[in-house]
Amino acid sequence: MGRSPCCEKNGLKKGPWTPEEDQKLMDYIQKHGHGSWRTLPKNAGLQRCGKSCRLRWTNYLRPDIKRGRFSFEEEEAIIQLHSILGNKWSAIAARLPGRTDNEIKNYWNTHIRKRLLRMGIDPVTHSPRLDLLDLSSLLSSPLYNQSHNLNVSRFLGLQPLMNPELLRLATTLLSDNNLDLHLLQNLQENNQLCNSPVQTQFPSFTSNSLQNPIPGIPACTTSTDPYPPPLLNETQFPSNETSFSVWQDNVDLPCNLTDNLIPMSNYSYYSADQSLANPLSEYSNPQSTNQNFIFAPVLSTPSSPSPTPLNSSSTYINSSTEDERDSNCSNMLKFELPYIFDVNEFM
DNA sequence: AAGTCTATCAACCGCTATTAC
DNA sequence: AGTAATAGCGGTTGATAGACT
Repeated sequence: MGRSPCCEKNGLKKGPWTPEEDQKLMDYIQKHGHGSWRTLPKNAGLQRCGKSCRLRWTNYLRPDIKRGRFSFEEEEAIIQLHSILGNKWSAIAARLPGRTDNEIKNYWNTHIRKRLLRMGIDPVTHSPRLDLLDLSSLLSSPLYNQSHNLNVSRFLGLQPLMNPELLRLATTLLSDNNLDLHLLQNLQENNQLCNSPVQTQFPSFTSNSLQNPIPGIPACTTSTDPYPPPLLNETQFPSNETSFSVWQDNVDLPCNLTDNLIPMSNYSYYSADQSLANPLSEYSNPQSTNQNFIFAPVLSTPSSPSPTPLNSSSTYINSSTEDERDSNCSNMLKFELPYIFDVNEFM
């Protein structure tokens, strides 16, 4: 393994390709195929490394590459695929004919990611951002003052919306008797708070609503069962421990997995847990990754009244401004995976 | 008109996965 | 089975064009 020797500094040219170089590369590949990328530059008369040639060919010169602005259908597909695959750009590109992984990656980083952030959506988890919540007002509330043995997630009723890291931070801070509210206020000030669409788009819900968020949808279950058992009700929660061990250790699937699901609309769920939102992510704990479970909530549900097909053009008008795309984007996030996405392909 | 800022995207870097021996 | 070569991937950088002051 290790680095490819072709990347060594051996006088090979770097930087932008000239039309002459492009022509040489295209001519050679059309005649001989690319064969071994390592030997190609020498055979083609190019002062480039094989890696550079491969990149130029796959990202720019390949005849089947579609150039130009991404359509709404493509953008919709990217968002949907990214919610399942994470930053697996090549896997996403494989499902968008004519688009390269590099192009999709660039488009994501320069357009879609920014738009999601503006909407208060975490582009990594595709869930609302905790940093839009007001921590200091939370801490000054009477509920907090009643008990220091606070189960923060229960208190908030917002566990499904939370970033585990921030939950952990909040737990640590709240469990500290010397808690400095100023510290939290500073934390909050650094969190770019804004008027969030989250409140209306993703209303918080109680454990009761989570217990059976959609009639007819079975509750979740552990990794050995297709669905987990019903959630504990309020009185069943351990009184003097937080539920954050689920996030911290994450050795087994949380028993209350429905906490990780956000109903994104009246017919689909969304995972708030990064490891669930991005099941193929290398960061997800393999032990906690039950493939059957992970995709079940993300996929179409029986209660779905009107699936939105990937290629549907009726969903969005052909607007072109960023604001219009923002608006359309919020709809995209309420997606339901169309049947043409066979999730087994991603496994 | 000139300078500065911002957005875009082609290309590179460094790493892992796969293949060949 | 072990090692080296190669292919491929994802993150990042830097050049450049266009917008803005």
